[in-house]
Amino acid sequence: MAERKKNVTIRDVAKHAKVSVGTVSRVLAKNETVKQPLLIRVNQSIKALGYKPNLAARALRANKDQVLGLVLPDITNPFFAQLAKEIELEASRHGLAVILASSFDDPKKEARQVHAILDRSPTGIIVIPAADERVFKKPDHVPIITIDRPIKSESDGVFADQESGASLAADHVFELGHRNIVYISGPEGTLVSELRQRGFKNRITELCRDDPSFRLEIRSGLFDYETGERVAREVLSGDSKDRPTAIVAASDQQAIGALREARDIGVTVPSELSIVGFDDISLANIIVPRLTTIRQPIEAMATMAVRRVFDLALDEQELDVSCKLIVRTSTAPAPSSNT
Amino acid sequence: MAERKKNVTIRDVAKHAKVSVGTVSRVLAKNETVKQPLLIRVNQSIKALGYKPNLAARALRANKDQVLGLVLPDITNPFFAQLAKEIELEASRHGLAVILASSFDDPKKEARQVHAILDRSPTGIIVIPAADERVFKKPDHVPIITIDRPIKSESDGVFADQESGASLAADHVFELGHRNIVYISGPEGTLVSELRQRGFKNRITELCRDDPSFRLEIRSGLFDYETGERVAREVLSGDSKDRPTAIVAASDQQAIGALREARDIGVTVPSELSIVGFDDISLANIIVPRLTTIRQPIEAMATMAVRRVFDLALDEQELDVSCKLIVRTSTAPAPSSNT
DNA sequence: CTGAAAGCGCTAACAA
DNA sequence: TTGTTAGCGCTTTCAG
Repeated sequence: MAERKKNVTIRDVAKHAKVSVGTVSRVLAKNETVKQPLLIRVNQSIKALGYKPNLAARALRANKDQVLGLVLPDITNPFFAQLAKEIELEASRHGLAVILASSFDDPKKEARQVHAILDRSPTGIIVIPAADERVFKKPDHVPIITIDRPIKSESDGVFADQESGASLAADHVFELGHRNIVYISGPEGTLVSELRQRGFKNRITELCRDDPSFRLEIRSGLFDYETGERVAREVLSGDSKDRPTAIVAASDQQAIGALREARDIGVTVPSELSIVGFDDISLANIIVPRLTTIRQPIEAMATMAVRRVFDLALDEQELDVSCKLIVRTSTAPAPSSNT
Repeated sequence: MAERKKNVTIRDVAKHAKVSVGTVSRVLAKNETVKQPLLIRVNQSIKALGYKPNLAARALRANKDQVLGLVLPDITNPFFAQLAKEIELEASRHGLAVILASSFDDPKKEARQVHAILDRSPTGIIVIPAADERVFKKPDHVPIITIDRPIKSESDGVFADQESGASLAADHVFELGHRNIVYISGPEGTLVSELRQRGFKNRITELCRDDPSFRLEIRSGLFDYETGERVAREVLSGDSKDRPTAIVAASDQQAIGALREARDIGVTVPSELSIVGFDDISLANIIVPRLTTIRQPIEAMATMAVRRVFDLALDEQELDVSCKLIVRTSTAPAPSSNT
């Protein structure tokens, strides 16, 4: 006697409930046209048999799988991990499973990953782009939503207003009295870097227009720790008189790198040097001193991106995608100057 | 004229190549029994038409999807993120897409996620368990591999030899001359905690058997930063004479918390206090001072777990899943004692 | 309102 | 060696 555990199908349910498969299917689809008595019988049979719909069959039939693709540069980047977490949460609210794929900041790989997921006829794909240009052709029937990093010549996509976010950092250091400031920018030529840099630079320049002592130096590099360290080393090594009293970074990682280097050099944060980051990764609130930073509205972005897959853009006004200044202990009033 | 872009199917290819669908299918399956000329014709047609196999149809037919489930507590945990990254890498080498699902350390949610993925007839599921007990019933035809955290009464599963890993920490602090040591353990009653604690305790006790000045205190809590802070505060607050000269933690997070607290209290690491972590999350190499820690063989574990899905356990001997001591700058010789 | 039946695209068993 | 065909489980016309 083979103990073969046959999968219970819609037919088994139909037989058990003494109805046709069509009726069962309609019950499953919550089709209102099924009369009470049958509906009840069917639901009982479903429970009795422990019926589970076969997702592959559905996907085949519908030519669409209840799956959301998520392509990002690197899941070990804490900011992306947080985005991924929120996206998964929102996706599961909509009954979507999430397929994770990494591009490792390589546009070619990104394109491959997108196409590989496309082969699974997903409900949609969310992409954190590796580059400023779109590297995959837009498919007909699958929405591809870009998130976090703006794409050139693309009006849709979900991202925070990073330009005005960065201007918040300018307000903050200005109010604290800093006039000798170094800004660490991200990779030149990328839109994100440009946006953040512009937001900061324009505002601080505006604010300090009438202050002759105002100095702003801009250095750039990657968004990583090393860049923060490097720049801090360069700008802090000189005569302490000329040293900047604030470093504003385009990423938390850079800021943390700068923090670390400052400590190594013996420059005390925040009394001698204020440091501001960008993103508010969870690490920002763990290091000592805790990092003042610009928080991106990760959850709102995630929610919006997933909803956009369903064209649920309607209620987007409700979602606040503006950045917020989070003041912690890495910033303080500028040391009294001896001008 | 409807511009309907019909999906190109195996039938279209067959027609184009003037063969039967069976032949095309055989070519796709790399079945050797197809003769050269046909094989070439078919491949040309495939290219010419831009044919892509329909994965849903395959999944339905085979009752198995080329998908790997990955259920873990929280992707924002850097250690899990690194595991996830390596798992995805290895999975894609085997042609598997990865479905990511989070349990948030809730066994109930974990069970739900596992079952939800099971509904998709995956090739396998890899689980980083939230608890010591298995919370889902083992399905017949889908391998479920647990990884990282040992499960009670389960012999399979992939994890590093954490007990001997922890003993490495004992060797290290012993050699540095520390005799007054605090060990920060993980949650009591969990296997991981127990393993690591036992590994450390047994070895250090053994090494110091003949040393009357030897003192070991064990405190426990969660694996998080706060616990590290708390314990450090408790054990460092007393008379500096009695203070431990080394803190060994069951996780990097604890170690980092302790590091931070030590700094706040004014205890210098490593000259006055050595600190050792466990895991080697990337943060360990970023903080100041860089953390001496026990590195888990993340890549090897990931590779092994994925291979086990295919029963490729054969060549596992090749994979080194032992932990390694990574000496950085959070440990130093014990301050000369005044015995 | 419900049942019967076609067919989504693919693979594999069976025929030729 | 290649072709023909049944059917995986489901949804959705189309009849009744």
